[in-house]
Amino acid sequence: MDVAAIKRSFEGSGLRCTPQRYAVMAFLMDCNRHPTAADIFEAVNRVDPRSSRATTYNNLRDLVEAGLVREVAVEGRAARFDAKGMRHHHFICDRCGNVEDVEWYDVPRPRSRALGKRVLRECELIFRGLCTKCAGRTLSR
Amino acid sequence: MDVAAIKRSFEGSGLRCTPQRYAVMAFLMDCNRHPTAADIFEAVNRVDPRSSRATTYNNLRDLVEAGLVREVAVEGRAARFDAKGMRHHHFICDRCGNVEDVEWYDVPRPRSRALGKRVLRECELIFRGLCTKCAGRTLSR
DNA sequence: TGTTACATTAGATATATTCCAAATAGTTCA
DNA sequence: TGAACTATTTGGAATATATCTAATGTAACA
Repeated sequence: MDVAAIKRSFEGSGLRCTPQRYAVMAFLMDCNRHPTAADIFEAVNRVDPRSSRATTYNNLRDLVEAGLVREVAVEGRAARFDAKGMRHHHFICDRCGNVEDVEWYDVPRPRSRALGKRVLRECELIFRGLCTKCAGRTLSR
Repeated sequence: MDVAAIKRSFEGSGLRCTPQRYAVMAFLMDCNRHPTAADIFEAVNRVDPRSSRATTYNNLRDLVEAGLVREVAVEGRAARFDAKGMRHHHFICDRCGNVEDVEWYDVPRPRSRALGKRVLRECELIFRGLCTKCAGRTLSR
């Protein structure tokens, strides 16, 4: 995990590198799951309590706005976050709500006529179904 | 708006056709926006108050489970719903959170190796950026 | 016609997130 | 350096969204 790289990415976005903000980013970067804000809050404070709930949310908002972190909304559950490292798509489990990465591949864009005057920032592909764990559990009933 | 068609689709899913459930479905079907649960609750009760908040949520859940209605989660805002009529993709505005339909086109599925043992139910393509209204507003500053 | 499963209700409760106003820390530059 | 400015953090209150509960009502059908 590259301390300097995180600092640089913060500076590039006009964000100060505070201990709290750094902790959120560092946790997201070496976390291969897709934690909720509550997970992140807990993880950051596990070693030495030093970030409030509001700050965790503030920093997540800042990082999402800066384009360093992605937020994934899940129906009826808390939002999930991940550091935007390698590009990837998402798989969301119908049953347990877990979010998993799916290998990236290019998605054809819509015809420009279909978008009209809208300004397109990004395309996101979401797969839905049962994750490996839940699929196994369903079969065994 | 076809009363019999709605009744049939309910029966096909083992759902009773109650006045409250029917009202939710009918509203969604002739509504070209993507209302929130609160919008739906209000609309159903506008003429003659006759559905509680809990019932509205219950019915939305049932209809989503039956595959008749789609739920779209939006970051930091209430979920949106739409009747599954013609297939379409979704455009979500970064600024105002509105959800709009985008003309359907086929999306290539991931390689089966990338999915492993997961069971794929559907692929969903989400576009993000600024809607026509918000794009205009941004330029005029 | 009585039993059972399905639905509805109002209000309480749970969960997730944002707001607020005061305190703190970092930056700038005279 | 240090005054002035700006960004950040903080705990707790407030809000928004969604679900649960327990009582009651309604339809289906054996």
